[in-house]
Amino acid sequence: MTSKQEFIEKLRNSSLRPTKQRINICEILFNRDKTFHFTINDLFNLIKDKTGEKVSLATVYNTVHAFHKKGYLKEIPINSNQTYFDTNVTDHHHFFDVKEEKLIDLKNEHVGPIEIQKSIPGKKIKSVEVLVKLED
Amino acid sequence: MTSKQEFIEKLRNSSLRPTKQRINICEILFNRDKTFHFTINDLFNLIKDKTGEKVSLATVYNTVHAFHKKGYLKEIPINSNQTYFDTNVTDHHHFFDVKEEKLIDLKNEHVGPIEIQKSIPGKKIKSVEVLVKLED
DNA sequence: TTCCTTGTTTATAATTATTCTAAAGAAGAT
DNA sequence: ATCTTCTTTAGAATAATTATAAACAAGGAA
Repeated sequence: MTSKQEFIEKLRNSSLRPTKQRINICEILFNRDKTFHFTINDLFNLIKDKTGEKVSLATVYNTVHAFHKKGYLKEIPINSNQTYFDTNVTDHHHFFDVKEEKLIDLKNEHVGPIEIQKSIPGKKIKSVEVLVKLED
Repeated sequence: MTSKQEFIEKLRNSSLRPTKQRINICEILFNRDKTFHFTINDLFNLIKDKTGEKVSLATVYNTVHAFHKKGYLKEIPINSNQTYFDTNVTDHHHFFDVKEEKLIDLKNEHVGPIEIQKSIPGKKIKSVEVLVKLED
């Protein structure tokens, strides 16, 4: 169980002021065992449901983007009408269940090392991500 | 050089009526040597520029979606505010230059076989795609 | 504390990509 | 030609995201 105090420090360390709203969002995002995949809208609704306090949509966007920038969240590339984020920021891959519109983690060892045998002059690799689409 | 006649047949084979607009779009998309990565907006502007004829935006959406459905175009999963398509429908991967917002093909042999050593009950794999993000 | 500066939240407006709609037009078959 | 069906189109509708600017809260200094 992660304490509110830890979130406050986490925020301070990133020079983000620990506001009530941000702490609420931390509780929902980071106070859990398993990785969490979500859209802004999922999160927006969860905050209302779980904390009883309402946070404006703009703040949810601001906060998620701030956390993403600080490396606390990972954006997942799927072609969907909504952007997905992941609380697991380590290098890993995903299944995407197209029908259910649900993401499932794929551990690195379930994919094996990927060696990119081509390089683009003047550019370096930032990330390598595998997306496995699933159908019935 | 692919002829207009071939496009007409291609369209007929997919039970899409060969209209002037669709043929124009075919010329732009398929009458080229290298693979072509584009957004709907790119294509919309190209049609105006290259053919001199204007096609409504709705038709571009309709046609691209029809071609995608028929397997003549591939959708590429990137997190961007616009959806990207690719005229190369074979199984292959991509670099994405984040700064330039540009896609570059990655041949399968430059990535090597990817074996997904995990399965999800009741689901089968539809596609496996690697996205390599590039930075300066 | 109290004051001040700066960062944050908020409702709402603005923007942008995409889809929908309904009417006019073109293709294909008879 | 005529009829049916498919297609195009402009514009409206929708939905995700970003911008705006005023009210508010946090942190520091006096």
